Amino acid sequence: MAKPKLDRKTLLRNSLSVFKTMGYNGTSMNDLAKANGLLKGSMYHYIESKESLMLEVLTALKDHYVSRVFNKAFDETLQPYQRLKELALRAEEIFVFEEGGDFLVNIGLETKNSVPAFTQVIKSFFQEWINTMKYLYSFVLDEADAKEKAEFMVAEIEGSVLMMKLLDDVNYLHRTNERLLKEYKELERQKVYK
Amino acid sequence: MAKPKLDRKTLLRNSLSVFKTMGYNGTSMNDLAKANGLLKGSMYHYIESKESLMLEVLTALKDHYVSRVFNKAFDETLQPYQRLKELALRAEEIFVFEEGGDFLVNIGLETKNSVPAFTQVIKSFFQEWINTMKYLYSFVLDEADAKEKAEFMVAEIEGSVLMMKLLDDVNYLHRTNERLLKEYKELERQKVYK
DNA sequence: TTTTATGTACCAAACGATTGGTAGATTATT
DNA sequence: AATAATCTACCAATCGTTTGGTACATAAAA
Repeated sequence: MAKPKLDRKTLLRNSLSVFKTMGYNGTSMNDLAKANGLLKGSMYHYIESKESLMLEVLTALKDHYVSRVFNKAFDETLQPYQRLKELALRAEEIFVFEEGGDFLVNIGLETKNSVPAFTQVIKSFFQEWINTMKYLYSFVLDEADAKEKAEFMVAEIEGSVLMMKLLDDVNYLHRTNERLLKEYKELERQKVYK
Repeated sequence: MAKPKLDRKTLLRNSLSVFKTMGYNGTSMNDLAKANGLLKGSMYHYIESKESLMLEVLTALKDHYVSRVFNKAFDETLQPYQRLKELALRAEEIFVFEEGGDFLVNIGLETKNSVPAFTQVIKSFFQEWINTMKYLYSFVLDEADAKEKAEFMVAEIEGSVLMMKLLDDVNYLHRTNERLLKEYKELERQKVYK
């Protein structure tokens, strides 16, 4: 058996970086092959199709967020506020430096009417995120308010990331995070005084 | 035939509706021709290239928003709060029913690294929107705060539209608008008591 | 230990289909 | 007859995918 040039993780990471800058339809198999140091045809030793590759990339990314980022919200060694802070910090890293956070949104919008399989994964990512935030807000708000707050918090962060990208203003997300953290602290204070 | 089948406006509207559902790279000249009741070759009687067509669509859309929607903010026959309300209402119509509002975002993200000409138009749309909002907030906030508020308001609305689309939840934007309007009223009240 | 067999990894080339775009003939209107 | 709009036919290039064949590392057989 010949040694493979690539392990699965490298393949996915290389492919992600291409998809990220060119989008789904904008990326050709040739582009992907080049990024992986292969010829176009050889790619099909690793994958079944372009679509299945993208689906795997999306799924891996989603799973990564859920298990490595969102899980911070349930770390009982920390106070709720500290957990939120950790999450915000990680989000900033992801969106600003790794530039990988809005990827799911971009692809979701681009392929909404053409590849339902993508939409499903992306949708579940946001549901997970919202649920995570809802849990954290449940410490300072009642059920219904926590849900609403969580939904808008995610929308707000996504909106900030979006404007950050479109207007090339890196500070957008940071300021949003600061605002959300301050607000949370205020909610905690109100809760205590009740 | 001396008479063209299409006037410019119809051409742009038909093309927009295709670009909207399939994106830029996902739309072929054949798709565009079909939507306009023409064969592919005939399209080139109207346009120079696919890219120039899209650019015209984007520009027309942007100009429409600026002259027909954003200008409400400067309608001196109305109180500032009423102007904001008008804007919010129009925004809801546009984003929910015409489904045309997030188009600029979608295309902006899809082509960010490949077609700079698009990016420029889209960027200027958001700058105009932010400036419009900044003007309205300047009635109840000082210069710096108005600017910040305007930036986040636009991000918030865009985020809501985004989540609305990705999660198929039509209420998102409406609730965001209600929240923003209530907040504005509160800011007005605070201003008066100062 | 050497030989043989097997399966993996990859390349080079080509597949049919589709891409954005062009040229020239045809049609309809003035 | 002149003009403008449209169709038909085609181009070169690229698309995602499949092919036939080769290099090579391992496993089994001698």
